[in-house]
Amino acid sequence: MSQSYNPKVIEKKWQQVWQDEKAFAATEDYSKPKFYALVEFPYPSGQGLHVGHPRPYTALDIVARKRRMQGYNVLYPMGWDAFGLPTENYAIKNKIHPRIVTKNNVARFKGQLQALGYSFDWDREVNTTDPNYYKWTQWIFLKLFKAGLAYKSEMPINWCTSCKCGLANEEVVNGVCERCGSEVVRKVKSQWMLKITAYADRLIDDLDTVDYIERVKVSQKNWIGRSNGAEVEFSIKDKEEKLKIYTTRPDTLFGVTYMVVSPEHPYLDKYKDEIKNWDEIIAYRELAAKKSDFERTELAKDKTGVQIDGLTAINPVNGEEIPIWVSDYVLMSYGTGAIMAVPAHDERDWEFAKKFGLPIIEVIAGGNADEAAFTDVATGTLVNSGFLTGMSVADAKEAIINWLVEKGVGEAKRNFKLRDWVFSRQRYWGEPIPIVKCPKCGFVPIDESELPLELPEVENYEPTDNGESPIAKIRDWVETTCPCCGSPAERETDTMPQWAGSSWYFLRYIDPTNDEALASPEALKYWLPVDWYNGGMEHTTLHLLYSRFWHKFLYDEGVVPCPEPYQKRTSHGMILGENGEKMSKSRGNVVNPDDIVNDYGADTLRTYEMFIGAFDLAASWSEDGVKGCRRFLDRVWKLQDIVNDKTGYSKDLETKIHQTIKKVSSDFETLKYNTGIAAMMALINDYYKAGSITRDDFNVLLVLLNPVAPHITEELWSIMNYGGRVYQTSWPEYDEAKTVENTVEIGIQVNGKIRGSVKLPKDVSKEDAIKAAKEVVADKLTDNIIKEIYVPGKIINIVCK
RNA sequence: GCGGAUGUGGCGGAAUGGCAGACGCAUCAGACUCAAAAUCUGACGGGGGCAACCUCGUGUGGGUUCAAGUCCCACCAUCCGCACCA
Repeated sequence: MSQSYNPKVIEKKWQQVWQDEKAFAATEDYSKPKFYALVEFPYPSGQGLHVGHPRPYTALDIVARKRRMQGYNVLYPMGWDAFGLPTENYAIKNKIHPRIVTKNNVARFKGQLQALGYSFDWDREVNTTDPNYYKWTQWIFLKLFKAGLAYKSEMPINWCTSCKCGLANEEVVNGVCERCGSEVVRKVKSQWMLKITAYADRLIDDLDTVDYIERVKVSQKNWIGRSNGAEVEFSIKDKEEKLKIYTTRPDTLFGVTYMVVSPEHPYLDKYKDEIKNWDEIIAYRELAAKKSDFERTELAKDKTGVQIDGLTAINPVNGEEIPIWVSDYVLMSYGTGAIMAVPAHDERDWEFAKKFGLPIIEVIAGGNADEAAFTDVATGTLVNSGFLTGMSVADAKEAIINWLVEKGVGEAKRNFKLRDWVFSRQRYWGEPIPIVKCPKCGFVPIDESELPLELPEVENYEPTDNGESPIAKIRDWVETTCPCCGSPAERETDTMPQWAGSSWYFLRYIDPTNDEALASPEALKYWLPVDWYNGGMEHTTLHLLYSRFWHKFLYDEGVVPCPEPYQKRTSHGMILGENGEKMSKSRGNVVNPDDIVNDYGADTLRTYEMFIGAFDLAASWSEDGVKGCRRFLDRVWKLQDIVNDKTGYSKDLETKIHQTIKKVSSDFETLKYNTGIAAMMALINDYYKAGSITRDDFNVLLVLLNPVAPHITEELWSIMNYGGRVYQTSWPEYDEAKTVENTVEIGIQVNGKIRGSVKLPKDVSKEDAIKAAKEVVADKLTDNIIKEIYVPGKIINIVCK
């Protein structure tokens, strides 16, 4: 009898062996086919690993281990996204330097990950807070600056009242801070911005060249929000200046009955003296400014506004005079901050017109303007529209744009919802922005040879109420000389957002200790693009978009060899608590992976997280489910007792084994880990039924199971004296011909209902099959047989009246 | 409102248009045990029948097909994004 399965002992043992043998190091052998598997590196928080982390890590570990056995040179690295606010806040509260906090957290995370037996190449570990790493983050920033893609701008930003820090648009969720949930207000500040909008078109168009799951592509497209329309200039009565608007429906120009400018529109101040109801306008503007963005959208249904008394616009297509209103349903930040209103064919304009009694002119037939705006662009025909009358919407769009261009009052224009990336943070624990502010020369980049520009030592990291970074108080760091003219100057004191370091980390894994470049061109050429990148859906419009932007920029600069960083992107579902709710301390449903490893073993945790359900859907934790997976591994362990000394597959098990190899091989590549494991469970059930199995029956199971449960399989391999290690062996092949049973049981239907079944040789002829079937269901048939259907190996259907 | 996803036993979940419920959990019965746990064996969608068997059944209502959980149309519910983007 075998000894009992003791994961505590064998897991530590094999983790040590793999480390000593450098089992999973990616090599510099560029002649081999490569496979770069990537998972999002964690933020090493003080809470330690969450049971959500192992789900994606195990999934790609399975793929990585399988690919190694298939002869690939595999790069599967891990590192730390360690800059960021929680660490800094913890440091402030406990008076410990963030560097120390980070170091401790990383040590804990690393220990936890190693206890799970991942095949990460730990020699390539990176840490975004390491000066040798952020040297290159700063280097990329300098490149962006020199290319004109980093600029400083005085603009209203999202200010988190609790973090005392500016946020990117992507970090504001429902008007509150994504991280801490506190209110976000608008604050005008001078901020570093990155011109991601310059890449908007390419960020959409190149999605066609990569293999991302559809919902990621859709989210990115929606976030970038490209729309095609036209800019049109309306003249203002008795004024030189024109009022420019953006519209996606230039075809409805004859239906314009009024115009609207946003409360922040510069024309208001400009024509201050001529606006007769200026007091009213100012009052409205102040009211609008007081509303947070959140309120402005929450109260969306209820339109407000004031007509400007003293300014009148003229419709360029028919010369009609139309009133101009101010309303906060028009945003200064999109298009031109002014619109033409066509209430008959736009819901918002329709509501506004109804509320203020403005005229509604139908220019597209098909709707009822008394009841609702008619917005269907596919079916309508133009009416009341001069030379456009009778055209389809599509034709009218083209015709009117041509007309606008001809008359010089408009042109085709595409717009994006995407805004430039607010890149400044007024906090300590981030990469310093390597720029010097010179009174004479303006913003001057520091010389590349000065990199890394290291963070100064600070006594007190408290954020300041005036919105300045804590670094600003370190005068001997701030005060410097201008790299350009040598005059006294000051360093930029804002730091970069957490998204900076994570925008390019996958490049550094390729060549993590290079001092000359962020990575060598040869290595980049070999390893890029990442073959398979898995990460959370919550990063779709943040990290994933930002890193694609940086990568495209580096491609334009000739630093990287391909325009897209990730060939394939998949996403895992969340792991929820036993009660189906998100795990959180306050709900008291948090599961600690350490406890599971302790009580059941790492292999059980890995197996369970893969077996829990469809990989891309959310799944609820179940301690009973964990037990079931441990039971499975116990049964695998005890198989050693029924192994005989024969070789080759057992005759009765051969078909099943070939079927299982086929199923597991494909399921591991297609995120169907749960059914792959189920197939192995079914296989060992058959092994036990057989009572005795050969050395090869057992051997093949160990190889198939190894990527999921590497420790137990390695131990059994060693016990059985198969020679070498499982990780060094080859992935098993299957013979397609042997995946089919010689005799198959075929269901028999009469008029589409199952009435029986019959066992037949797999290559039986249709005639023989039907004949055999008729005997089985003879009493259910009539003489009038209309149709006989035989699907080989599947079903027989006899249709009769 | 727009976009995306999901809906199958008591539960997690399987099913290239071809015998719905694989695999696992829970439950029940039996074996082992003084006993319990562990382990092993068996049963396990609903209704009817002693039984062979019959019948209903994949959110709802229609449709296509010899055959629909799967395809088409129209709904309902839940979850997740986005949300006055002109």
